[in-house]
Amino acid sequence: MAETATSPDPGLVDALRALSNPVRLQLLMWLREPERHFPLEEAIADPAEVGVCVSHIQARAGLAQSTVSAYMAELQRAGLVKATRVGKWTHYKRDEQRIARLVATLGETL
Amino acid sequence: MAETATSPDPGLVDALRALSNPVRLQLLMWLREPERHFPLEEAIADPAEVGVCVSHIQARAGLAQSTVSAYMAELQRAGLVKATRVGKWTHYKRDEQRIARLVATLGETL
DNA sequence: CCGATGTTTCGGAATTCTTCGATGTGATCG
DNA sequence: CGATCACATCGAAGAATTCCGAAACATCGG
Repeated sequence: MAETATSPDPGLVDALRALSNPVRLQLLMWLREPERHFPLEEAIADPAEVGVCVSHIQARAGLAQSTVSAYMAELQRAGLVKATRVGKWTHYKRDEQRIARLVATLGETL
Repeated sequence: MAETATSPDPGLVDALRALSNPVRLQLLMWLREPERHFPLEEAIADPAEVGVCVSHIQARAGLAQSTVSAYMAELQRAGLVKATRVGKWTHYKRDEQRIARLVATLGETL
């Protein structure tokens, strides 16, 4: 059922809105290969495992810490990244499943 | 060359920004099956051929005519639709190639 | 040429976004 | 505990978006 699409899925719109900002899009793209875009030497934990901490993302982005923090929270609300706290560091990692599902949904409904 | 992505493709951001609005996203989705979402009887030309005119889109959307016109122009600038004027009616049709390429790009770079 | 119709463009009001600095919170170390 | 570090949240200023009605533009019919 529900074959007559009435209005766009809110989750889809949220994701698109999160991605519509060049900085946030860039952050998500950097996280595709963390070891490529962030200093591996300074990593407190395996990037592939837990992700990259806010400080490193902030240093790369060149924006205020509060801005980067808010952006990562927004990407998380949109379901594009997952957060893990390791000590005092919050690490953000891509949610590849959700991202893949988003692209698939776009291919089908868009 | 150019294998190290520095900043997101502006065209990609433009498309995502155009799609980040629920109304514009809806308009593009309606245009997937024009004959399904717009009155075929009143069509001045084959929807599959030239698309749907602004009046019909406006009636379905329930927004001011100037708003719908501006939204369609925005979708066109983002490369998601193509416009064709038939008499006094401007018809908008999806640019399926560009849309498919956008989804493919998202799958690869996002 | 006139008037009507479809569309675009302009100007503006309300809202949201972007980004910052300041402040708050939680964890660590001495 | 107290200081400090990493991060989150708050409050605010400026910019952009959303949406409208009015006016301008284009096209057709008479």
